[in-house]
Amino acid sequence: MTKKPRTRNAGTTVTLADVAREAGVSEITVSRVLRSKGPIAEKTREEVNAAARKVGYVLNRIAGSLATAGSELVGVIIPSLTNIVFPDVLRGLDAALSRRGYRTVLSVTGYQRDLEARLVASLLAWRPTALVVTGLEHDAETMAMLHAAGVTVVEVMDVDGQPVDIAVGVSHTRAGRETAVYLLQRGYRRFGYVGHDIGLDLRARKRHAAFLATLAEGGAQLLGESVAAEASSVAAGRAGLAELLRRHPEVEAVYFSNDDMAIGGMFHCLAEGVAVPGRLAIAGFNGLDLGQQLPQPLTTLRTHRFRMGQLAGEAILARLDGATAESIVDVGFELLPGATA
Amino acid sequence: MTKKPRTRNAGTTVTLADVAREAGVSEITVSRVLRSKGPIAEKTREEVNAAARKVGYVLNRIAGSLATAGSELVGVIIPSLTNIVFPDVLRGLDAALSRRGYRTVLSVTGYQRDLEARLVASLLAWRPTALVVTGLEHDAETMAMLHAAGVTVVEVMDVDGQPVDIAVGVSHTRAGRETAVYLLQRGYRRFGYVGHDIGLDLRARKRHAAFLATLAEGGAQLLGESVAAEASSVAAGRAGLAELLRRHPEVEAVYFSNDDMAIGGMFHCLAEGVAVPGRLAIAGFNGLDLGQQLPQPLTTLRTHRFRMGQLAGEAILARLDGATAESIVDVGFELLPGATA
DNA sequence: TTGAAAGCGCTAACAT
DNA sequence: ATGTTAGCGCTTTCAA
Repeated sequence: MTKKPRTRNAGTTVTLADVAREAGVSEITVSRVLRSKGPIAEKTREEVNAAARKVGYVLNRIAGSLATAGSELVGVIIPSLTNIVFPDVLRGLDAALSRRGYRTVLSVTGYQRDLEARLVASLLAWRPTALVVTGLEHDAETMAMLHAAGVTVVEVMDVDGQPVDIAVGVSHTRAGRETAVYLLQRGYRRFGYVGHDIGLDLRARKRHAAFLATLAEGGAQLLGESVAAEASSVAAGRAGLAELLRRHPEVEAVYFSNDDMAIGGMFHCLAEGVAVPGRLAIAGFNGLDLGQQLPQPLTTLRTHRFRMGQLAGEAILARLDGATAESIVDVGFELLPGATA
Repeated sequence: MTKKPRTRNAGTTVTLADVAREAGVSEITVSRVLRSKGPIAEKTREEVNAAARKVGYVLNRIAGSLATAGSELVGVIIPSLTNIVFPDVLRGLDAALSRRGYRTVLSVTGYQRDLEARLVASLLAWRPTALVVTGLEHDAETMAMLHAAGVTVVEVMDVDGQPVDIAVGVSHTRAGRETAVYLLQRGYRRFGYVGHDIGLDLRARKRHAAFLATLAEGGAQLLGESVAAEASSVAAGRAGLAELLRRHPEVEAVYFSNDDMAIGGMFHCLAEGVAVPGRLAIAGFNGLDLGQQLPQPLTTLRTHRFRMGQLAGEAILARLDGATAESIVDVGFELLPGATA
């Protein structure tokens, strides 16, 4: 028995060297074949592929990433998975990135802003190709890391502000304004607002602010608001509208912080026999399919979440290919007139 | 000017060596401090932490993972992000794993079963601590990889079958059966079924099969089915019920493949003035909050998706700690009587 | 409690 | 078209 060299690989892991030995070529040749990189003779390629299959080789992207100083991972930080809009964005992102073999590494903040810096640091430790974060507002520490990261940074959902690198989203200020303009045009004057925790959801806050400003310009009144100290949900919207109408029965149109909330409001009206839009007009934000399937389709603005994710992914890939990406991509929205306002 | 050694680090990356130099200790000491591993003098710890902050050190988990032959990543493969149940599971998983610094790497199949093997291979390349896949049915190639992977494998959503390693989910067979038993007890005898693509969603298929078998045992009839060749959605449920009632107006109770579909059915009834449950009874599956917020809460089974993800994450962590995990974790469900059946 | 040396498995750079 | 060499930045092992 020969004395074994002091080695940590117990011999259980199949490596490039094993494939190389089997195929009778060098490691680097195997590496080239497996990555389709550089000129390879067709015969060699086949032999190497056969050898890899034979010995049961599994790529080791950890080792590869260390050698190339960068991983085919994209870090993603979103505030929530409960609200379907974020899975929608994630879907678009994964669709774009997975085609080139890039994978998303996920983190959820639960809207805790003080968590973001820790998550950014934690994701940067994986030497990702890019980081996708939500919104344009971040604390100073996070900002510093994003600027120093040396990777593509995409801020999704919002374009109202100055991006660190690239922003892909919609203008929530415009959204709030256009909803108000539409409702004013329809003749409503006595408004209410039903919202969710606006200290957490900064984009909802922007819509709210623009909505109110536009009402004021239009000479209309906001009679009252009902704002839940929690995340948006159908239940919160339903309870919120009930409360608002109790306090301000004279309200004739209600703007909800998003479609989930508005759908809750619709359920309240259906359950209590409040005629919509005859007695009360309702408007939301997002254009969820669900709202369009209600007995009366919801009046709302449709946002393109999948497209946002997809464009974010494409911007990341374009960077890799050396293209200079737009720094602000406004995906836009469309008014869905619906039948509730 | 001294001749530079041929080195690939252009000097831009801050490494452990930089921190070590700054702190006046060796690299391994820095490594120990940063990982809180091994005995370290309090003074040393503070000096190292200060040095790390000063030079702006960012952990490199790629290098660390190569050295330790395993990453703090967990690969996750789900069929969809459109159906909220999968984000729910993901949320539970992330909640459990992120507390220990583990991150999830995501892949979505879009219910394309032939994609699964490629995604498993692609995720294994990141040398994850564990792999989380959906369901118990996989093609032969995927099965072979999962068995050979040498990592913890958790199959989520379903427990009706033999897991590769660990299964965390519910029995869809029991779910289908118990729904049928409940509806039979309520006195319904003329049934209909409205479903989505059952060739893709194998768990919906199990519920469907058990539901039909139980009806037969109970001497009831299935008068007709309407099955959309697409993923489940509110729109598909609404259209499906409309079609079913056209063909079989004598149906008195309809089982939907899930809550999304059932909610669509409810919307049809609301829009068309079909009395529920007087004229038609409706039952779903999942117990989404949305269904419980309808003017009449939906009759359904509540599943605990967040909990499933959380238990999957905890099983993975328990393995790391050397515990021997249960191989089948039945998370169970509860009947929500609601008011639609 | 700390350190020196060796290696994890791969790829960039430089041959041939 | 293929190979040799020298790292990538960290942690394990062994030693002090």
